[in-house]
Amino acid sequence: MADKKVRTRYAPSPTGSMHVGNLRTALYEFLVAKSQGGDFVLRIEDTDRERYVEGAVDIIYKTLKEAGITHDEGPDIGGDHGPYVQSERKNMYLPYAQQLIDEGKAYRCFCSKERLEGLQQENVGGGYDRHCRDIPKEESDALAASGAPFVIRQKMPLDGSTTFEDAVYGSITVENSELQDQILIKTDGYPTYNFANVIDDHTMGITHVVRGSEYLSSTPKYNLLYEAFGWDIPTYIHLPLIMGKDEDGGVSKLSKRHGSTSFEDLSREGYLPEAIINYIALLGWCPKDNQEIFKMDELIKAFSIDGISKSPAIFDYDKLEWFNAEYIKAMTTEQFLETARPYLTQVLGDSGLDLSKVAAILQQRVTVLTQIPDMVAFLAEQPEYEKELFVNKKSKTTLENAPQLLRMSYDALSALKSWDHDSIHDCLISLAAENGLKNGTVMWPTRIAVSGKAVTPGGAIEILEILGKDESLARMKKGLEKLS
RNA sequence: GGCCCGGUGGUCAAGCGGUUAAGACACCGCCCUUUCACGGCGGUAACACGAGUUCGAUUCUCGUCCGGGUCACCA
Repeated sequence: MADKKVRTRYAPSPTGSMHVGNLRTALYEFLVAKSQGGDFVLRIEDTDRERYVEGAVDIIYKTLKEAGITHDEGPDIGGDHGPYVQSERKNMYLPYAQQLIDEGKAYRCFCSKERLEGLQQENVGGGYDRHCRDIPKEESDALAASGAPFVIRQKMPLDGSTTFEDAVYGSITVENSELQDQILIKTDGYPTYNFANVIDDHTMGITHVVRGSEYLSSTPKYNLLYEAFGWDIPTYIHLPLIMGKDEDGGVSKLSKRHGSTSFEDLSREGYLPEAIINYIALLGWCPKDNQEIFKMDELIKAFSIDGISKSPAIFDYDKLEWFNAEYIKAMTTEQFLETARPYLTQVLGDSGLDLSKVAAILQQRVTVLTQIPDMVAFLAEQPEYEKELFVNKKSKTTLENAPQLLRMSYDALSALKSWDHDSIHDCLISLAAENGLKNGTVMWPTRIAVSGKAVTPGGAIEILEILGKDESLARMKKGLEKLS
């Protein structure tokens, strides 16, 4: 028997920015398909007109593109199973619901919202009482014809149980008595998410349904729908949830209050798309060989469903930051310069400094792009500093010896004819050697004087070079005054 | 509360009856070094608990506890 081609789908609702949980689902959908040579479909689920956010669809396209998750079919590129936007498929659903009514597997429910709300108050958690389930066909038809508003509900079996197989969680059984007569078509004629999902997945030939484990308990309802139609049930792949740490130490589904949780936020905060993808790929999935750094094509090669874990994972910003730093360090110097340029120009825009030299000393120590302005601002304008900065035990510098050390260095440097890395280096190193001093003893006061900071990217030599001779000497002179 | 799922160091996690219980992040120490960082080396730290099955349980079963999810005309 030839296996059917694997088809997965990512079906987001256009309700705003893309949460990392959704991104991760999209990633896994993509990987499940691509690792098996299948197709990945994008479908927009916009049946909730109230929550629709203008521009949200574009954010989805943009995010997917930046993340390197490319779809084979979708609203923007078409395909053989369109349309790919649910609102454009609106009239596809009713006939299916009608079919179920005709077969006695579904019914119209004329109950008012008020009645349902009252019901909810009365029996806590009891749900709908199936009040309209047995309205005679003639009566139901007449009522509908008279224009009375109604929803269409599915008749759930009153007894027995439903079992389904999940590729990661295994076999799961739920008593049918737990299941409500779910609404298929809303009063406004739109299908509910659950119903549209099943119809769409089937008509689009989706073979593997990948989604968060919050859907685990509603999966029997899906199955019953597939069964009612006599359709093949897709392979279910439920993913462990991504959690966030609460203020009180507890954990819950990752959400806004845990910090930046959308791809946009993270990106704006200086995290690289590759790093974000790499990190979330490993949040809930582990490769056979424990590799950590993955390019997308390596991910596709290494991915397998049996590596997906069952337990929820807490989103760890520290680890993300580590991945980010790794990706930054792996860039070519040119790539890094371009990536860092917007942040560099924020504070060094009209300084006339050589940005490529600044970038060179930054690359090995930046972990998040947004740190850059603060790290290099001192190059444009020297900050105020306390003379105590000149004291450093390890370098053997004190307030007493700092003035003469700095003086020495100042004199030597001002006599320098060429101002480049090597000549500055040779000048300072030999100065230390001639005076029988540690390199650090000479370097420390110099670096402090030209930077005004205890911690700087790059050492004295790099900073001197970037600043240029005039500015360097001027700053050293000010340091001398401060010390006297 | 009912139902469903989960429970290996602070975090992500290997493990799938017999291991000195990997690795990574974080943390700590040492080295390198002109500071911090990078890099190198090393370290602290875990099988929730109780029964059972077994010659032997982190691995299998049950119970307890803990955590999470879900119970919409939202998706």
